Amino acid sequence: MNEIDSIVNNISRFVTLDRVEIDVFTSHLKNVRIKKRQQIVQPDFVCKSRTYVVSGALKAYIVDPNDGQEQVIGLAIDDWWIFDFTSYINQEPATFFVEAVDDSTIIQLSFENEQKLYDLIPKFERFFRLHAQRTASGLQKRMLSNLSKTAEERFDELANRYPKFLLKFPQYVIASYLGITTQFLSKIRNSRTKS
Amino acid sequence: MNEIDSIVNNISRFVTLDRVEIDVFTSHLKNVRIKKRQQIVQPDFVCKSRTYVVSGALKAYIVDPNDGQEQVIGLAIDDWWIFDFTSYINQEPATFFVEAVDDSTIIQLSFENEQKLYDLIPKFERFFRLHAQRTASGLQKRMLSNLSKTAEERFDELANRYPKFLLKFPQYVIASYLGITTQFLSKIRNSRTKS
DNA sequence: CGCGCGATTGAGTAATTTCAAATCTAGTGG
DNA sequence: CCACTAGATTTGAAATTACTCAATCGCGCG
Repeated sequence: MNEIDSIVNNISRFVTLDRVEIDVFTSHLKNVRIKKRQQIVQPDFVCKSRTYVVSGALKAYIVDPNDGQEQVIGLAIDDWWIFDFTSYINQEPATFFVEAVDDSTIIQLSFENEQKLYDLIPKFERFFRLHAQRTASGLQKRMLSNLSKTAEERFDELANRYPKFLLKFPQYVIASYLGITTQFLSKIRNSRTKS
Repeated sequence: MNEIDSIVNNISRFVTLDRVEIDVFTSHLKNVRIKKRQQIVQPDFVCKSRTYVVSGALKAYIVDPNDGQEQVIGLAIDDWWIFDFTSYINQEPATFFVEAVDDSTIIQLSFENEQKLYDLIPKFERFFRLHAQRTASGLQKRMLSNLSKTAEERFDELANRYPKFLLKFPQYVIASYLGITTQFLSKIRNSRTKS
């Protein structure tokens, strides 16, 4: 499966596109290859595109201005979207970094092209509504998990729900995503390999 | 300002509606008054409507099946929307309660009417896309706050950003929303009235 | 006026962090 | 292809943050 098929399949799970629409859509996209550690969004710069991950792995995080601590806020692997939501929708300076954790192939849709797409094929308005709704739903679940569960329960949840994350991201990234320290995650894991 | 003006203003901040469109829109809404402690969404029942709050105060929360603990996940006062996002968008059984904390006036848009509205006035697809995007953006910020800040910092943030919440909701609801116990919030607050 | 819910207080405890050091691992240059 | 090194993980002890439990207090509503 090539890059374009990948994103078209993603979209087609929510709206039906004919051949012409697919062509119009894909002509608005930019195919990009990025290398490990490359950053596609940085604080103080406007996040200009939505990014769809074809293959590879990316993380979104902030760096605390006080203590320099890195806080991971989002992860993305194959078939996920990732960008600084707030920066993108308001076209205002970002607060996140979005960075490749591995060499990755991504597809980007710029803010301008997104607007053009709405005029040409209003159906995309629906797709991105559904996409945003699913994002909000997922964030609400994650929020709930963080508020009401222990670190160990959250880790189990992640391991069951997104086992690929554990393969693609180093432990310290997973730990930060869960809101705990890498040392503590290590202790959680090792307190169980014994039993 | 009457109930309808209130919600029309809310929508008009994002899309422009003419008189006819406003009439079509409002004919799809249901105006409801609910009393304190009344529940409009319950676990195991499908969340059938989006709820817009004209006046009053509502909270969304889950009850942990193990320990019976109540975890507040969302709050809404004047001009906010509140519903079980996951249940509503998938039209599947809810996991939340949504309950009035005070006598409230709300406006509800049912899932069926929402779909009809999209056919009649496609512009609403845009409105709800923007709405979902803003919800996702807000949740991402809250997520970040919960992951990287102390209870005290989160409380200050809430007090600055949404001072009305402190007036409308009892302390124990605010505490749960912040992810802390009511006792601990009390200690935070009182450790400062002294200085 | 009293009952019940919500807020406060304190003591003891559990979860998680911080700091520091040791160990392991994977990538790079020679 | 090996040795080196920077990055990543593990381990332990001490410190912090926030929780639980239990008792008390305050106050608004019936």
